[in-house]
Amino acid sequence: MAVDLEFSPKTKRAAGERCCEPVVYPDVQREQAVRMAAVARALADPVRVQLVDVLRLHAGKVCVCELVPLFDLSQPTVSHHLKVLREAGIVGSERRGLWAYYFVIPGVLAELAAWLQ
Amino acid sequence: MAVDLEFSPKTKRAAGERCCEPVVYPDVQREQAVRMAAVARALADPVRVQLVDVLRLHAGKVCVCELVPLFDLSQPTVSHHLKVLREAGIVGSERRGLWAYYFVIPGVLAELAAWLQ
DNA sequence: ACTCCAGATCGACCGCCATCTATATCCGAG
DNA sequence: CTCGGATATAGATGGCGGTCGATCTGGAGT
Repeated sequence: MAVDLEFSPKTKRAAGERCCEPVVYPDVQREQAVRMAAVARALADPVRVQLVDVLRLHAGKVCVCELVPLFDLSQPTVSHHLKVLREAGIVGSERRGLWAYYFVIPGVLAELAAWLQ
Repeated sequence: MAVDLEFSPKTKRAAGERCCEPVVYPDVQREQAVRMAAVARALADPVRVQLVDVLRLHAGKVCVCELVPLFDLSQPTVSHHLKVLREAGIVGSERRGLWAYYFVIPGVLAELAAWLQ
């Protein structure tokens, strides 16, 4: 990304004749944008937003068997959404006996939250 | 969503023998989750994150001809990303003569930002 | 050891998304 | 009114994502 650029190639406009202000650049760099986009993608589904919401309210105390009936979805689908959140680093899981408990990992959402402000 | 549920059907566990705390519910309702997920989906691409970032830094002063060379993408692709952001309500556009200027609509990101906190 | 159950994984299906090239639209200049 | 340049749209294509049913895994209780 972030190419050479002078101004639009094939343009006969001379320097100073730009359509707008001097050249602009993003403040966030490519890598940071990639990280934040990954977190945003993980939250790009209403089910996952609600999952994160539930887990934030009951951190470490919710097992999957209680999450599944909250949605009109099959158990494998809910499990899939939890996996997406886990792979994005947003939640973690712990197995206690038969059951699996999920919790929000604090701080992973922070970068995106800070940038959005 | 938010089904009846007693506890897991087919389970012989009696009341009180739940695997965890009493039934939990998300705090954000379905509609709110859908809205926030839509915003998140619009931000689920590094290019769009950087576009929003540039526009926030130079609100109303950036024309498309200046955005395109920031990325290794064709002009139609950048135009497509801007359209996605526009349809999500995150940015607006104004045509001045030959050029189109984009700007961030303040407040649309606010709901998501507030929830993330 | 056998069985049952919670949860994860697999494979398939289908729709959506990012990207490109080609083309259309729109506007200002001459 | 025609020409050229700046954006937008259209159409095609390849890949990713959400969902399901079926199956695998592993811990508990008998």
